[in-house]
Amino acid sequence: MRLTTRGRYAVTAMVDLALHVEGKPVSLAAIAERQGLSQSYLEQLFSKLRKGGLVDGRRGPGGGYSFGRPINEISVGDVIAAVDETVDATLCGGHENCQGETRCLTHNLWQELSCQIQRFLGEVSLEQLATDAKRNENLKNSPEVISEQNIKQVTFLTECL
Amino acid sequence: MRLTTRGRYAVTAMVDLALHVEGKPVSLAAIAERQGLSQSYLEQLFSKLRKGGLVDGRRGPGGGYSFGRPINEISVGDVIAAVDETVDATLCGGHENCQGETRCLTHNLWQELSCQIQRFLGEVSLEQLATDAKRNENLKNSPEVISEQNIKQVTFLTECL
DNA sequence: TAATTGTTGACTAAATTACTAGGTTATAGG
DNA sequence: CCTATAACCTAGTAATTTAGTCAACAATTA
Repeated sequence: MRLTTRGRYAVTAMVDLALHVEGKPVSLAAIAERQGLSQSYLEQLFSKLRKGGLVDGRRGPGGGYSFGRPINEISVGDVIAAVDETVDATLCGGHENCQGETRCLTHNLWQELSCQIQRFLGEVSLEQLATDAKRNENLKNSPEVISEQNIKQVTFLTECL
Repeated sequence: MRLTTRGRYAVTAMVDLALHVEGKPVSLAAIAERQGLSQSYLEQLFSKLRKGGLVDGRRGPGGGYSFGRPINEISVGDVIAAVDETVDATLCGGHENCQGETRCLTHNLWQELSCQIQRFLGEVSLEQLATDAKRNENLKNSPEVISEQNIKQVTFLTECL
């Protein structure tokens, strides 16, 4: 499990996609300009996202990317895993070089921990993030409008400061 | 927030320390040998851990490292934050280059998310990990011995597969 | 005083990140 | 059919980070 700015780029782009797909696919050029990212770099990331089945690409004029499955079934963990592709079978993956039981012990320990993190990231969906983003935008325009169904999202964001 | 093998090194070393401090401090040479890590590299990591107040160094023969505070008050997040020191105020940290509201929007979004992750990592203590490690070791020697007070730890580990 | 251990700094090969450049396909609209 | 538009693919690359090595110095114990 790796967690760097590369993952952030991917998540940011995917949220932007979620905010702008409505029937028609969204081009990388549009995402790149809105988010101030490099288009070519995004192409590389989306290549991996596509291979992971998270998005579908459509060529030609009016083409772009759309989601490969419902956004409530795409987690942040999915996105990060897709662009990082760390198969990560580091050290004694059942092999030879596992001298000393302690070594294997703490190795397992970390494996469990990173598994927990992945589990956590797997519980936050793009839909959640997109909803939060929309809510924030609405707050800017009319701060007093907070619908009941958004209370949960508000809690999700504000409990962390 | 960054999460790489460097953090794993630090956590592994800290768990090893937790398993072997009993009155007397533990030398990096011992940790390095048991865990198969580079001693010089550990020196750099422990330099940061010391500056973060997580460990105390004691020179001379019989010297080594001990904890700066009780291990139930040291979280995995603390350890990773100490060695990674990513102040990470990337992009528009209230500054100029925040054109377009969307940019700032998703940026905030990610900030909240990484905050959540940090929160999660802050809830796993070294004491927990050390207890798990001991339990695993005991299981190897006598698999049938599972005390009641370890049931919780067992759940922590096994719910993730 | 000698051995031991932490502490610090400078340096480095290898890998990774975050790009750029330039090409090739596929496709919708005219 | 032509052309513009996009995805798609490959290669390269400067800057940064990782994961170390090496050497010197400082404190402390026997």
